[in-house]
Amino acid sequence: MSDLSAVLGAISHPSRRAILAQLAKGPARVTDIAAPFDMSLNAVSKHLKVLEGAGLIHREKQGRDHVIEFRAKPLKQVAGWVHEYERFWNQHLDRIESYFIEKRKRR
Amino acid sequence: MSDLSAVLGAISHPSRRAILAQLAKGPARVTDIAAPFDMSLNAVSKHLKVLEGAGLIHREKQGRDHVIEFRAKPLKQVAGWVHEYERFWNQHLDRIESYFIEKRKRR
DNA sequence: CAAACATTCAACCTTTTGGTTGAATGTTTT
DNA sequence: AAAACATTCAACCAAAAGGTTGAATGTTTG
Repeated sequence: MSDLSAVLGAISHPSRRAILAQLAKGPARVTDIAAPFDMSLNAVSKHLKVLEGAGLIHREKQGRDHVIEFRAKPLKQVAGWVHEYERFWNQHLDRIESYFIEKRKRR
Repeated sequence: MSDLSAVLGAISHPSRRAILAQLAKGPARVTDIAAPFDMSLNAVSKHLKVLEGAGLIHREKQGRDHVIEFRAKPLKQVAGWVHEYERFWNQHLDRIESYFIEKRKRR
């Protein structure tokens, strides 16, 4: 049920992007995920909850450990949204800026 | 100088995505941008400032009007970031979920 | 020049976010 | 069974986000 706003909100935080980057190398426990950060374990736990809410990670309890794995699917939506605007970042000067270019000509 | 966190933060809000969608059709004044929204003009003005801060719009004063145009370039960075994870959303079951699959086999 | 218009600034309010610490819960190890 | 470990829950806090209203600023129009 990954909502685009939730996904974008989740990846807008650098620590959470860093967490995903780490998880892309393979599943890990919460403590291991937290290790590189200058932040309490609890803070990381909260970030993980945000990522989980966005569907970007999956959690499986294994004894006292929670094993976290990366789930990329929600990023498809992001790619899809951005894709809508891809044409603009080349076509830009031709089409969009024409307004201001015309305006300048008139002065 | 568009910072990825700022860009993602900017597009994480549905109203701001709606504003960009509208601007993709062509430049517009603040009042026109605000018209479709059930929100004060001031609120829209703030959203525009966020988008401007992320480099997603450009503003040109023209008399009493501010003409706003869409700038797509910062979205390149988003596309770039997402691209890093593209391989995962196909390869997913093969590579990432293998951990849990293996785990299940062992039970 | 007065009135209307377009926009922002400033102050305020509420909710959310990102963090902390301390306690609780459950699991493994010795 | 006790100790150590892994994680979350709960309460709290400061700062940021998203909105409001009212006043200020500058531009155009009648």
